[in-house]
Amino acid sequence: MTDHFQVRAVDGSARTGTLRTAHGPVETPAFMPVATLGSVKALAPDDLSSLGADILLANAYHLMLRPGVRLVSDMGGLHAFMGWGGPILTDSGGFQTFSLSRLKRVSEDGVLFQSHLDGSEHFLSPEAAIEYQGLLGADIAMALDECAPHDADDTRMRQAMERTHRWAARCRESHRRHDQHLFGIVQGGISPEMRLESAAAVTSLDFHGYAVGGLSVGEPKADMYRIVSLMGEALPANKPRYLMGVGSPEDLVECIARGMDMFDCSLPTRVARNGGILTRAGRLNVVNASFREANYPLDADCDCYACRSFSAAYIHHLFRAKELLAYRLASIHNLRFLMRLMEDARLAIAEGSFGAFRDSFIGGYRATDEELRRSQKDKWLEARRRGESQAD
RNA sequence: GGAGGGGUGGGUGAGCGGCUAAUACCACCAGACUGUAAAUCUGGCGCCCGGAAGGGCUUCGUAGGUUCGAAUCCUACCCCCUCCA
Repeated sequence: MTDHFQVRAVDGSARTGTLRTAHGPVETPAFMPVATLGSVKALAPDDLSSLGADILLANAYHLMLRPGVRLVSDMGGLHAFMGWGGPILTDSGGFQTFSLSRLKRVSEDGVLFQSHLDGSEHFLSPEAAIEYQGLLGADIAMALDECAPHDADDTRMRQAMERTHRWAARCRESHRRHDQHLFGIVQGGISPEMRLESAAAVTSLDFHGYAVGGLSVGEPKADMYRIVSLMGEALPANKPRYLMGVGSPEDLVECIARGMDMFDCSLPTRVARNGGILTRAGRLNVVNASFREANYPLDADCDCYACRSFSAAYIHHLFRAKELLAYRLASIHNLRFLMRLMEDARLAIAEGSFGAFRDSFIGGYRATDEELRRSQKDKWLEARRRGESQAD
């Protein structure tokens, strides 16, 4: 169970390698576009192949509610159903114990959900999560975890973490498919002690890979980076390390630097559907009036279909008119941007120049004009507040 | 010619004596979004000063009037629509 992941080069804590799956290899560091309901919103599988996506992420919880995992299985599995021949990782539904917390009740046995679609009740146990992901035919299945809010007190955080460990063991125990990898998930909030304890507990179960969950859920960025660094050291070097739910371009670079290999995030596609455009210089909003007459591509450095074929003014117009093509073009661009970021990172690691790559990227990825203006305003206000408090 | 209805902020359209610088929607100007209940959500949107709180000024076809107070009541005028001739 150790030959599926090959690390080709290491540069500092950053690594590059290949993860083999039943539906093909995944070059790491890898970003996985999110296809929660079996579709990357606004995109077709052809779009995803064209922009260089290796692997997609789908969600067993959501697919369980609609259309049902049994149906997907009867239709030939998720790959056939959604027309995607490459690797698929499915999330177990653990995150939904956090994001849909109003609709759930957690017990030792599993999670009782009330469907957000029709109010019906559904039970997700560790065994069921594995069974469902097996029926879906995922190349990589995730253990069922409990993701606690970042500001939960130590008692609650520990409770969720320990339950995650017991569930991990049950997932591992019930996992049968030999053509499917199974990843365990580390929890423990922003406490280094709990994180190390969790990493030890989960790695003892010998999964095909290890995920860091429960981060990027509202905690301060410095705390997240500290925990990621710790995990980059604590998790086994010969297994892929997957940081769940990250992220933004700068987080991706920073977390690759800290030893993470795989990422997923809804941010690039969600932001795209609202006009947010990722570039090396920072994030732009094409919907803004300043793009009304922009007779040039969204991102001059980009080789994606949207940037090669259309002016920013046209895409601006599509957004204003709420034309569906807007969502597709912006999603293509943002995902291509991240795919290229991953390609560049892999190359830099292989060449041993990742440090320089990281400095250059972070240095260049500045806030947008508006954010810069706003932060200057905040500084001004802060200075003024200090002046007033001195005057008192 | 007769009868009736109506003119409100960029648009549609509420309000019909003080709580109204004026509901709502759209448009417009920005912001947010990190294992997707999101093609969503939030703020702003007469003018001037202010970071804000707040203050000042000018608004509901036009001109007068009644009233402590009017987009809201009265009078005249201008314009629009419907029906009957």
